[in-house]
Amino acid sequence: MLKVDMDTKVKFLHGFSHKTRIQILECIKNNEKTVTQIIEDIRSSQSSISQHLACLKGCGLVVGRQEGKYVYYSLRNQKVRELLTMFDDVLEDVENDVACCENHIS
Amino acid sequence: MLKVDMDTKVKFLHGFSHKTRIQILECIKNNEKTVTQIIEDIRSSQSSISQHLACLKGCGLVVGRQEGKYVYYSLRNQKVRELLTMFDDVLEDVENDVACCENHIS
DNA sequence: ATAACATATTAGAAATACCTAATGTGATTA
DNA sequence: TAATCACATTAGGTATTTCTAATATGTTAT
Repeated sequence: MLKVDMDTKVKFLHGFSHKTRIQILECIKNNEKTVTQIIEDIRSSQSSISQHLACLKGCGLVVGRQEGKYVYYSLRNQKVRELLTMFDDVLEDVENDVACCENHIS
Repeated sequence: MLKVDMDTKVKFLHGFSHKTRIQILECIKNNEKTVTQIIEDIRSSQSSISQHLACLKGCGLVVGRQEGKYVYYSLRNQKVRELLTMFDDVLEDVENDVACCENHIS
């Protein structure tokens, strides 16, 4: 197991730190989708979705492939998919305690 | 597999969205530590560490137990530990691409 | 009881992230 | 080639998060 650079890890995990981004990840978890499809699925603006997709790409979580005028986004690889599954797994356990806490850091 | 509430998931994942919090999690990954020990390990102020610990507790990632005047913090459970390990695992794969991306969403 | 230690909390300033609105770019269709 | 469609980018206002500095709380030792 190689040592992973901390700043890289911070950047990577930043990808999961916003509701819209999490929704995007779940939305494309099982099959790739175009930006338009993602916009339809998630209730948010084109610009916002596009910016979050750029973020997710930068974080290394998703990849996009262009096909004609469409861009198809999908999870980067199987491991990212497993990670998303694992979140649900861990959360089943944690759910009750998290639910009753209302504040972030401040 | 139960369905996990989205807002709960967002709150949970928020725990991983700051360098100091990630450092704390790694710092206590293998054994519980007092706040003072954590402060010594991570270069940050007492107040900041304490606030981040409260955040992590609220996110359901860590638990604290008081013993005399000390409070020992540790990961909530084995699954959270596995999650941290999995981050490293996924990152080995992603590292190069993340490293060459400099911006967050903006 | 007083002092010292460990930790938590608060308030407000500073930094960062996010959204909206507008514009830009590249591909396809007419 | 002009128009349209799909998507990306930018700028700047707004909201949220984080840090610092100060103070509070609870525990142990003197």
